[in-house]
Amino acid sequence: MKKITIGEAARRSGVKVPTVRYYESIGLLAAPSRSEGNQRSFEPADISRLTFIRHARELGFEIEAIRTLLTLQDDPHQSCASADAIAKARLVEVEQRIRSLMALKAELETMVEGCGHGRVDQCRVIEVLADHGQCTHSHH
Amino acid sequence: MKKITIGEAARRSGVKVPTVRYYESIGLLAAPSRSEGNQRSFEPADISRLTFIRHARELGFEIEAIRTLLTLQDDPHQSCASADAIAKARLVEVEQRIRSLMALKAELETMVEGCGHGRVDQCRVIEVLADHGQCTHSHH
DNA sequence: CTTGCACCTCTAGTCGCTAGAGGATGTAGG
DNA sequence: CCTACATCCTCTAGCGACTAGAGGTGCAAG
Repeated sequence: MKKITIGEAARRSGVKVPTVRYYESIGLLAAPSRSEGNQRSFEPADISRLTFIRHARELGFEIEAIRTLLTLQDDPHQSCASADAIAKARLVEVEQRIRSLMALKAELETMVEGCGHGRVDQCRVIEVLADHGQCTHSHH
Repeated sequence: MKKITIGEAARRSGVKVPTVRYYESIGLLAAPSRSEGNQRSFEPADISRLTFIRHARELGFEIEAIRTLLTLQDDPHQSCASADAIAKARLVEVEQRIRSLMALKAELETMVEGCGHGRVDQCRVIEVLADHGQCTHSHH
C-alpha cells in the first residue's frame, strides 16, 4: 500500500498542511498511523474526510457543526434530520448576512458617491461616520 | 464641567464598557483624565469619537482602517482621497462577499431541498459535502 | 555524502473583543 | 456615619480557526 504523506494529503484535499495537523489535534480527523521515522501516513478515507471538511468550511459551517455532520456521515443509518437542521440553520444565517451586507453596500455607495474628492472637511465618508443620523439608511 | 464616567460614555456611544477600555489600550482613543479615585472622566469629544468608531465597525471597517479614518478626521485640511479609497475598497469587499454568499445560498438551498428527510445515506446534505462534484454550482 | 526539501513538535501570534477574578470607589438610604 | 450595592479599576485568560516561526529530524536525488 502506498503511503500518503501529509503534503500529498494536503494537495489532494485542498486543506493546508498545518491545518491538517490542527484538525487532528482537535479530534476532527483521527490520528493516522506513522512511518518508521514518525511521519504521518494517511489513508484514502482521510482524504475524503478532509475534502468533506473543506467543503463544509467553504460553506461557512463552524467546526462544531462539522463535527456533528461527520458523526452523521460515520453512521449512515441515522435519520438525517440533524443534518437537515444544521444546513437550514446555516441557510438562515447566510440569508440574514446577505440582507445585512446589502444594507451596508447601499450605505457605502452613498458615502462614496457623495465624496466630492476635495478636502476632508467636505468629505461625505467622514461625515456619515461621524454622524450616523445623516445616513439615509438604517440597519438596526 | 460634568464628569462623564465610562458607563455613561458607553451608554451614549453604544460601545460597551470593556470595549471602550480596549480602544484606549490600543491607542484608538486617547487616555482620558482621571478622577481623584482613578476613575476615567471623558469629554464630549470622546463620545463623538466612540460613536464614529462604532459606526465604522458596523460598516465592517477594520480597526487599522478606522485608525486612518480618524487621523483624517483629526486633520480636516487633508485631501479626502485616502478616506475615499478606504471606503471604496470596503465597498469592493462587501460586493465580493455578497456574491460569494449568494452562491453559498444557492448551494445550501439545493442541499436542503434535496433532503428527503430519510436516512443519512440518502441525504443530499451529506452527499454534497462528501463530493463537491455533485454540486450544480461552482464558486471558485 | 551532501544538499535541500518535506516533515516533526511546540509555542506564540492573529483579530476584536469578552469573561472573570479580585479589589477600590462612589452614591443612596437608614 | 454606616452599610449596601452598583459601578469602577487592573490584570489575565479565553474565544474561533487557524497561521507563523523556531529548532530539529527524515528522506530521496545527485
